[in-house]
Amino acid sequence: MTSKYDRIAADLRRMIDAGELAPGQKMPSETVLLGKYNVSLLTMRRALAVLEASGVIEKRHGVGNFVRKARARVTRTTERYQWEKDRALLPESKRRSTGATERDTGLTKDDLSFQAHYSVIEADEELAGVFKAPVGTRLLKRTYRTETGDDSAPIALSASYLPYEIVAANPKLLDAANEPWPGGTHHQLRTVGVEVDRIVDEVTARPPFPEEAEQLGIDAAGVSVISLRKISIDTSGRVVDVADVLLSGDRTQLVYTTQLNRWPTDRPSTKGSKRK
Amino acid sequence: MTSKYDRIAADLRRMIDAGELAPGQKMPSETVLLGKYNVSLLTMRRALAVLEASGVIEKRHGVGNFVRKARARVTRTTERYQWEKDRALLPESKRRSTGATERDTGLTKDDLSFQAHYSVIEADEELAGVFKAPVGTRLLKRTYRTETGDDSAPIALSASYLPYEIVAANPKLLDAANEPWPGGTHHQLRTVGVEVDRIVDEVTARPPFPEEAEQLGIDAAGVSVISLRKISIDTSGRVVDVADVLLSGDRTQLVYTTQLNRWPTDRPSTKGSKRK
DNA sequence: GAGTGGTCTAGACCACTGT
DNA sequence: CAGTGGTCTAGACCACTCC
Repeated sequence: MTSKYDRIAADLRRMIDAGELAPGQKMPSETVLLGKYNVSLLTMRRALAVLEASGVIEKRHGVGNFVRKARARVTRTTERYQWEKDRALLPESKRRSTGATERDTGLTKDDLSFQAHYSVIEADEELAGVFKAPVGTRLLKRTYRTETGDDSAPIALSASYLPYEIVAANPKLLDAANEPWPGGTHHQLRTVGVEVDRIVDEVTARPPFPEEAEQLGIDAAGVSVISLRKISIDTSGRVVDVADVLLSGDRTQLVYTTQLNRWPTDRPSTKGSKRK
Repeated sequence: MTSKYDRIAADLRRMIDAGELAPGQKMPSETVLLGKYNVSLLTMRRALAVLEASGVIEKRHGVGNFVRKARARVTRTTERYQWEKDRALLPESKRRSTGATERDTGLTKDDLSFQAHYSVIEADEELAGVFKAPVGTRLLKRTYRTETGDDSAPIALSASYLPYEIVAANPKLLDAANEPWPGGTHHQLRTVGVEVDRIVDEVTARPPFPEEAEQLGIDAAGVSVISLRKISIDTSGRVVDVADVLLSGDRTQLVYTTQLNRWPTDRPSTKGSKRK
């Protein structure tokens, strides 16, 4: 036996899927629905809460409940990484022109606002493990917040950790006032003789913490975040950067391309130990 | 001004973070907490609902509320793809031994149960777009459900679409009774002369639909799913397989490694248009 | 059967948004 | 100010789990 609110939620959902309630459209007020389904206010609100939690509707205090529109997704591709690396070799004027975020969003630099904050911390157990360094190793922590100008909803929150001993060789790297640095992290590392060889992305998904939801501008509930840990490894095998990036799940799509090695060509393709 | 239930939720969360309530531990009963905070039952339950939605606690009807333990994550790496491809060249006995899921989980084949279902469908607009084929193109749809023997919670739900015209060349590929096919999809495609050149993964995150939550064995709320679309492209540039994989967010970690091209070595690494 | 969480009601009052 | 959603109470009754 399912509960009343579940049945009501399912019914409303069906109506939405069937297009009887279109995306962006305002739903009947709660008091109206309450009468239609003959339930108490709380039960009605519970049904709506279910829909909100699954991201189907959006509640706006004092205004109404609305069928949620799919939000435009920003695609973040792997090619971005090679592009970022190559950019570090360009002359400053070109490096200065655009960064990786602009490239992914298609927006120009003026459309984006950017905040950076630097501090020096000591590695806790978890970070030390990633860097394969002792606990307490000094790290330069940089936090960023990238947001689009018009939407005001941040695209990503991120924190990057660099081994202090490596970056301290260039004092300019320790000052947040030099952000956004033309040419990005690859160029920054280049000034201290570091070349990134490969990047490992670890991707997980989870519900956001309250503060995260707020910072990412996720007003409505029912949204997940993608937690991306990006680990940069240099040509000598050292971990030179660990970046934790938090992306709004319904606004982001990650794209990874894996190139596979070719099979040896010495035999025809139809073969195998079965049949024939 | 925050609400009572928000403050209570924050307080309980603090206690959990501080370790006053340990993971796996049973929380005080709702009636006890209700007295401690001097609120009505509904308010207390709302506070707990907040924690449940953020995945902090787990409610068990008739038993109690429990602090949630972090679930062990299964890591799914990109190297898997190359490994899967190479496996298609092995003799049948070796192909038969293990599949990719076993490799990722470290479990043996006997620990896993496996269900496959085949059908022929016509491409809708969305799938047709991915295949760059006309709407209505016939596709072989294969749905899979992989679960661990002991846990009974499925690891992944997936659906794979193959162009019917390509796979029909080998009638054995049209019969689900041949699953699990030794050597996997790469070997299946090999029997019809197809070699996969690269794989594009599109990753998004969202709250699960009710049925999905049930099928993935997500009893508690407060979990996200990772939606992964894996597109296989063959050596001639055709899309030969589109697989939609649904992974439980708190049990999965995706790992992607991106190898970067080296910078030209004709110049010393410390340089750039700035300083020195 | 005792103890726990799950559903539901009726009604009061507050807070936000728009005109 | 009217209309909307947000919070909260007190209390009833049901459903599940375990002893």
